[in-house]
Amino acid sequence: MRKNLRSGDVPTAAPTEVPTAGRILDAASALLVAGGYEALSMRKVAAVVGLSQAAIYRHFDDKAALVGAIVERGYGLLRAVIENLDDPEANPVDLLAAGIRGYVTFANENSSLFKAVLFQDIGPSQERVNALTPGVARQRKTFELLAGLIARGIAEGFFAASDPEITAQAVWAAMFGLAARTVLERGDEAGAERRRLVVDRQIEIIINGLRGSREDS
Amino acid sequence: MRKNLRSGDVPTAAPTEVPTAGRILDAASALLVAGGYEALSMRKVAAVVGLSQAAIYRHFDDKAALVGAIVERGYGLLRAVIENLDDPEANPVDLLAAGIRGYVTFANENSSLFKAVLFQDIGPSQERVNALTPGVARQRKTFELLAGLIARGIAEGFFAASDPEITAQAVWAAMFGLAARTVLERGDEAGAERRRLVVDRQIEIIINGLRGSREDS
DNA sequence: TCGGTAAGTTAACACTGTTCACGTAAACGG
DNA sequence: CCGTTTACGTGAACAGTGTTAACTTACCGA
Repeated sequence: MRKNLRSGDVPTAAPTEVPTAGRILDAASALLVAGGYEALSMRKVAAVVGLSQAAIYRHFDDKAALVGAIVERGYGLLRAVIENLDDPEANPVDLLAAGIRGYVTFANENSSLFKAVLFQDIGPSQERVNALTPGVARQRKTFELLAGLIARGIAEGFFAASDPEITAQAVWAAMFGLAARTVLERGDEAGAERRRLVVDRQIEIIINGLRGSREDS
Repeated sequence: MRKNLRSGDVPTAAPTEVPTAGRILDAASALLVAGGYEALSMRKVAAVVGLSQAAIYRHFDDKAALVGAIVERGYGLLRAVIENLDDPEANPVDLLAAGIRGYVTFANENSSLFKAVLFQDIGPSQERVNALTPGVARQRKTFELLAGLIARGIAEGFFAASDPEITAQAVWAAMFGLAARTVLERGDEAGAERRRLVVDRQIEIIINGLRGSREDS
């Protein structure tokens, strides 16, 4: 029962000064981006911020909690990228395509962050997974944006009828997999063009798939 | 330049006796399945097998190499599950649906193994990723099964024309994402039924999407 | 003024992956 | 037959890791 300061929510600080928790988060984030999860060590973070190792634990329960906070913040960034999915004027089909493309691009530009999202579910032992995964509150909001878009697409006749929540989850999974593969396989510079083709193709498949069953059974 | 005994290939042993490398692999695999990547420690492996810690390094370069061997073996198991995609009699559409379902089921039944596949690309530092990822030779074979199936589906008029390799990659990514999400989100027992629905829906979307563009543009 | 509490410290515990120097014991070539 | 090489195993150590306990400050409200 240490603290529940998992998200970036600082109790006492002058508004202009950067609070300690924020500085820790910045340093940890930088380390994570630079060298991945294993390069992020509590001691290094402490050294960068100028504190002793144990001080970190006054602000974050765990290494897992620290990574969780970084990821949470990452979802905030993602949301900013995805936010224009809300536009009720634009064509849902175009919006969806742009959204998927934006998601994949974001994952590639913030690849270490994205890997941390994966890692968060993998690194710590099984019990912790359940505690953390729903803890990423902003993910839910981002997801709801997608679900809303799909619901609208169905309502306006662009997509075939279906449960929007279920369909959104299926699309989200496909999108996620696409991002994961492009991030993980990035390395062979030659494959960059082919990866673009794969992204285009998957967007095509998804949109065609949502359009509907043509004379099914 | 220690050794290049990354895959399970033992030089000198009587055929009936279980070779040391194999026993190490078994013990490591069990630890990985039981408690995830972090629970797999070289010392524990050594203790289970009955060797000293350093002895492990006579058989595997690294922890990464050890995990790599486990993953390689996992792809062998997966291949056995997927192998009937080859059947040239069956309907490609049905085969594809069965394949996706089989993949997801496999991932859920061997979730720790599947997580290790993810982890392999995430855990070690960046440089190692490129060295390891293509090292998983069996993955390529499994993928080619899928690509072949899609090519046949196109040739027989079940799917719209497209580059089978690119399309297969897109489908693979979607499938991968689906498996990853169902594995990672597993924990709320209540969601089990909904996850099944999501799997069904994604199969529907993919197959509809492959069927083709209905009067596009 | 007196607590309580947030935030920091040092020191330690119990681990981790990995390497080094060393010892065998078997296998192979001359 | 002898010598050398090679595979396999050992104990000890190095340099880290996450995490905790006990202790010291400093502030803030009653």
